[in-house]
Amino acid sequence: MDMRDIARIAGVSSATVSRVINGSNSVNPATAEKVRRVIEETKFVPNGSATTLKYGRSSTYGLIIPDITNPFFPEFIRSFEAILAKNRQDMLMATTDHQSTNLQQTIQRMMIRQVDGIALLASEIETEPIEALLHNRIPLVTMDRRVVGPGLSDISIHNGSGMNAALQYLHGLGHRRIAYIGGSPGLTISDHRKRAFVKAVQSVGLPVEPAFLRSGNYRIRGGETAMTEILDLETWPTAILAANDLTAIGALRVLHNRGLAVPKDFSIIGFDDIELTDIISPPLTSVRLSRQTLAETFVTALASFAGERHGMGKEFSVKTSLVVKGSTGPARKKTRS
Amino acid sequence: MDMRDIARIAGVSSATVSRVINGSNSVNPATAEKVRRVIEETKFVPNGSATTLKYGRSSTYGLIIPDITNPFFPEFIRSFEAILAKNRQDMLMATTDHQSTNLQQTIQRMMIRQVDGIALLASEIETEPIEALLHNRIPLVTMDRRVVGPGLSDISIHNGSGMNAALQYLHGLGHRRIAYIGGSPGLTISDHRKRAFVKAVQSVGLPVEPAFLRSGNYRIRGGETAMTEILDLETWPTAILAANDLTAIGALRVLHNRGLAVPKDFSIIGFDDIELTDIISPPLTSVRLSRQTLAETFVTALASFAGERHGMGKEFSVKTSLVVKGSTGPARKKTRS
DNA sequence: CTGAAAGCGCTAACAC
DNA sequence: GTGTTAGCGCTTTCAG
Repeated sequence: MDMRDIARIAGVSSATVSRVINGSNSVNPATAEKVRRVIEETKFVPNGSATTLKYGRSSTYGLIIPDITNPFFPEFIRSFEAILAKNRQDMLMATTDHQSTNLQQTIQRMMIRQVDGIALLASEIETEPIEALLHNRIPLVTMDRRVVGPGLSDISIHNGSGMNAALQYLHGLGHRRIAYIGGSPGLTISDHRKRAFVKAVQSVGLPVEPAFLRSGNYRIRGGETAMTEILDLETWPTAILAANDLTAIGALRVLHNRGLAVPKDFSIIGFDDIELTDIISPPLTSVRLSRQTLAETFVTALASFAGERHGMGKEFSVKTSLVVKGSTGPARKKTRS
Repeated sequence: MDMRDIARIAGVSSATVSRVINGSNSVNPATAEKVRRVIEETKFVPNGSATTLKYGRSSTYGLIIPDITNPFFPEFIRSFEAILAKNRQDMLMATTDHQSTNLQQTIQRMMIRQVDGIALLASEIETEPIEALLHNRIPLVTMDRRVVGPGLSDISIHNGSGMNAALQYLHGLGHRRIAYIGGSPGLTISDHRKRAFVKAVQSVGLPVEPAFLRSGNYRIRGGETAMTEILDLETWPTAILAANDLTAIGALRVLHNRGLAVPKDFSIIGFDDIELTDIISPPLTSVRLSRQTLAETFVTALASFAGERHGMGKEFSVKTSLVVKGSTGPARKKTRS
């Protein structure tokens, strides 16, 4: 069943059917109505691959994320997909699970499918697959990589805004020893976030204690390990800031198990403000990174290549902000609990 | 850049290029090598829409889920996508957010993209979009709908296996008053699960107390509401079984807030055994429904239509099993706590 | 306002 | 072992 069949039944040409389907206004309303009725009756659905072949555009975008079990990503995906759906665009989704071979193949598959662009939230990015993309004029938008170029935009997370607010808030509560549990070492996004923390600490006039700068892996387990190490220190911090909420939750679990109270003994602040932060106890104070805003920015960035796929990319930015909940309070007085 | 360009550079015809790319063995190895080198040098990627147009098959499957923020689904998606990727197939994903207009449009879009089949995990399914699918010979695999037909398979969740184990286990711990917090009323999947509970209760020789059969909505909030209602009853149950883990977590939260202890005052059992059950306290005993197995079954079911898209569908089945963790223990003695 | 026809890039007969 | 070619279904000039 194709447009010619519809045309035959409706007694018109396939060109007219095409015009009706695409809402051309240069079709006689009566003719259009007749065609529409035939489409309805036959439940005809046009073949998108023909359109894609003809046009060179698929109205499909690729989305690549590192780890769908981190709740940040589902919340992002939902927004991203909703925006695309509104524009009658589709999403080809893939997970790298932190493996670069997967990334390579995934990008290849997406290129074959003629995606109109790729949103890449993964962090472990090698240059080779990216070059293949840009060479084939597939726009790419990355996160917090701080590199732009022809067909390549980036969305930087403005960690500073939320991080500064968090440190001012903690400082105001009397906290003077504040530790940080970062993300996976080596990823640019981890570096940026850590640097923002260090700057924020300095901006409230506190020293940066190297022993208080730990690394995690953006997962609960990493937060647990780092928190355990922190509790082995001679002098404890009074507050902990984590590179994401899962890390903070891991820290929280260790404190719970040791019989330490939050926020009485320790204040904890997460990052991202995922929904999970509201259902744990106490609800986690967190630096919010809006998934909705981030998704909108990604779509905007991708769409800006619609006219000229190889046009010069831009640096976009998304703000963060502090959301105070139950895991933070006045600093305890004692060096240890 | 297309196959003819590659052909020209390599000094062969486009048919040969096609053969090389598709691994035909009737190509002179030296020629093949030459072609491969040109492909490498030019970073050539074939245009999949042409192949799809030619073949009528896209190697792409649609996945439709109701709510990506329920952690069950990301875990499922990860497995589903990994299996497809291994077969060099792609996934077009969409969320309905429980809205049937979304479902209608989503299915339409997927049909346009020439998907080779759709995995539909949403529950609020109307017949109209399904008819359009089957009319256009797009295979459909549903979950726990218990309806099959030409081009239509179903995967039923064998709730009984896990549910019976759960009840025998609770009964063995001395529980005699066991409540159930179901899913959203009206969905077939909710009905099946509730019925499995009732049967399991009867099979251990206990009466079914109507006041102990409540409804939720598969979310934390629904579990909270239902648990609150249960605590308003004259006589309390000693154990609660929930239709999914989020519901159980909601119940747990209410008990926590009321100062009631789990498992001392109440035993709680969830359903699905999502990863979240291990990070809450106490870890939630749950009836496990393996996402990996479910995903494998979906792919198998879809693949079985590969030869004949309109062949007769089958009823598949996935088992459930009890996973005992920390939220269950001996029944308390008192009627109320 | 409508139709005829070329061509998007690939594959699979079929011919050599 | 390799090339030629028709055609998948759609859109879009160009004619009328």
